[in-house]
Amino acid sequence: MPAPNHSAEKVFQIDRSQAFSLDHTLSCGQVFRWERSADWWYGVVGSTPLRVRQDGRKIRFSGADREFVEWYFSLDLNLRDVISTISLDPVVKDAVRRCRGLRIVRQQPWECLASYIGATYSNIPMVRRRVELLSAEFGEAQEFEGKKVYGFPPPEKIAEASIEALTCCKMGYRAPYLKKTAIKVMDDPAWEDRIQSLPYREARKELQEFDGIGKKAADCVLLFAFQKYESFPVDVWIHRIMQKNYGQGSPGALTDRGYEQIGMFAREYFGKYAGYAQEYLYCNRQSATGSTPACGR
DNA sequence: CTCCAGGAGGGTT
DNA sequence: AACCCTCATGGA
Repeated sequence: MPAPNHSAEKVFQIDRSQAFSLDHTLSCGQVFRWERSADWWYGVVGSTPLRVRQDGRKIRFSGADREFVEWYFSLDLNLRDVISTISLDPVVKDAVRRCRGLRIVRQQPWECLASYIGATYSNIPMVRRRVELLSAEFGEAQEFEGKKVYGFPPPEKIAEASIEALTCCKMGYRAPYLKKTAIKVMDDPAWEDRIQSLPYREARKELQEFDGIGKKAADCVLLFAFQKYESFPVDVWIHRIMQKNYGQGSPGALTDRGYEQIGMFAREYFGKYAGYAQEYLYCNRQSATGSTPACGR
């Protein structure tokens, strides 16, 4: 990972052959600490505050160096190739068309792990609130662009926090899960390298050893923090979409077997970039299900 | 009031 | 394995 480097506003051009949409990437629900204000997106990645804006092929940013920004937004990935392998039917094609340029970012593993503990049985605005509260309470305060911002708290800060303090951050019954997971992470600093080196299936099994991390959250962490693109997280929205359009999953509520079955189908059907198909389908969930969820922006 | 949201853990068959 | 049940929180 390139070291973040605070400096003045910078700019670079995205290659003409590469698709990228900052808006779709940051508003699709994969990240919780980005907010759009006028033409700028403000966010904190781990302990690094950033702001980014896109004007066509031009990316303007400050708070880090170019290498970090390109790495974070996965601009090294050939998105056109990915899209061509998953665009197999009108459903995905429509999702890709509506969410053109969406990329899966490279989240910080610990931040991603902790955030998705707070994402279970909840909705995106609530998750964003929880993560913000945790950061304000236990993260390091910094000054950025004239505003006070907070880094995501390192595992030590969460590990030594009281359950009451975590509950005050609206963690609810997840508070003890988060604390236990923070302690486990501190106890096992090699966890990131181990997960990264393991194949998808075993990596997911390892992640599920963390308290508060089940199949779905583990799949999200593998996809958003470890670039294991065969991961296919199934939440209630994806379940609905897969039932309606592909006849997959369990009728009614999502069962354990239904979850596995959808994942198997998706990996076989979409291939090794099944996770990208999932993100496009999720991003397009409102039109795919005929509902109007709170869409992150 | 009820129902739902990027589910997971624990217990009982 | 396959089903229960409960968990905290806010918005619609």
